[in-house]
Amino acid sequence: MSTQLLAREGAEIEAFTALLRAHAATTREFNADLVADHGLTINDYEVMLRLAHAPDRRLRRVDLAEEVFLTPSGITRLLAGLEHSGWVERVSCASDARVTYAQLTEEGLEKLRAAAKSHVASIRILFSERFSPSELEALRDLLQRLPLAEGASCEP
Amino acid sequence: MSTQLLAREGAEIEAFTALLRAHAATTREFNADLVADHGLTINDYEVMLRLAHAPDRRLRRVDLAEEVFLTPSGITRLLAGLEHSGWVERVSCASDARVTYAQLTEEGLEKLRAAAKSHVASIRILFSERFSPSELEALRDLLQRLPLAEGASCEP
DNA sequence: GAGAAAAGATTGAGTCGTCAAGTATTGAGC
DNA sequence: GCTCAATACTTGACGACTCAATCTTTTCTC
Repeated sequence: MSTQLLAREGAEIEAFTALLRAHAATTREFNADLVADHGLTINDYEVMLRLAHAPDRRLRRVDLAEEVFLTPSGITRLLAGLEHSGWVERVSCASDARVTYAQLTEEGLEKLRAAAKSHVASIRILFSERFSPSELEALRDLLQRLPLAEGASCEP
Repeated sequence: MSTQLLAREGAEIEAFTALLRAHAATTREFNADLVADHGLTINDYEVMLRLAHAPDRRLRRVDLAEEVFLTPSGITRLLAGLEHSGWVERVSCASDARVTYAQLTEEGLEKLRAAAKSHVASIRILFSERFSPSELEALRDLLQRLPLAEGASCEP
């Protein structure tokens, strides 16, 4: 009891610490692979994936930012790279001159497909080595509760 | 079936995506608070916490790096900041001139205590709002399986 | 015990993302 | 229909971290 200078215990803190470490470990690994094999960061990949699943393969930049938990300026800079490579195009909006869509190009979709192949396989291996199907589900469900309600804080 | 251009499904991928989002959301929040209230990043905090719990409140820089999942150069730079602020001191090792310890100063310990107060409270609130004690334990146990065996890959 | 490999740590260059401030456009109130 | 706040986005300055290269010291091998 006296050796403990500072409270580290507490299930909440332990869970959060585990989250930090799990993220650092997995992200570092996957990101390195993705960069080495395809020249994409994890965030590049996640952004392109969101676009691929969106109607017309395009999304407003703000919405994209929210989905991948980046700031608006972060999205601007990330997209600048993808636009430069030709994976994503800027499309202006007819009804609102303020918004610019980010649209995945055909080349971008091909790129994403190629990257997904190895990336998805790596994830599958790492996770299925460590968890049973039901544990996987439990982990996902628990983690999905964490993000703080997006854009919906109080509406009476 | 035809609307799905790319496989997103798969419990492994969903779990990993949830991990990314959970980390981004919580980290952003806690880090902002910590920086605003105490001028420390989450990593600063985690490093000081590890030191506080280590024998003599000191650790080799390599070991520290491993614990918080930073590269050696990352640790050098992070510690440079803490040394500059006086929270951490460099201590050279008598038996091996290559190693330098990072040692938490008395001021550093005080600083850490002050920061812990609000930081720990924030974490507790966020997590206990969302999880029961048994869920918290489950989450921690699942997450702790993820970091890829540290330094122990193959020893016959 | 001399030379080669390994281990601890730092540095330079570059990337990625943040915050704060700024521009432009839209829409609501009077 | 004019002002004023809110929204969408960009930019400049900066911070945190990475990789690759380097330096020093230790340890292994013969």
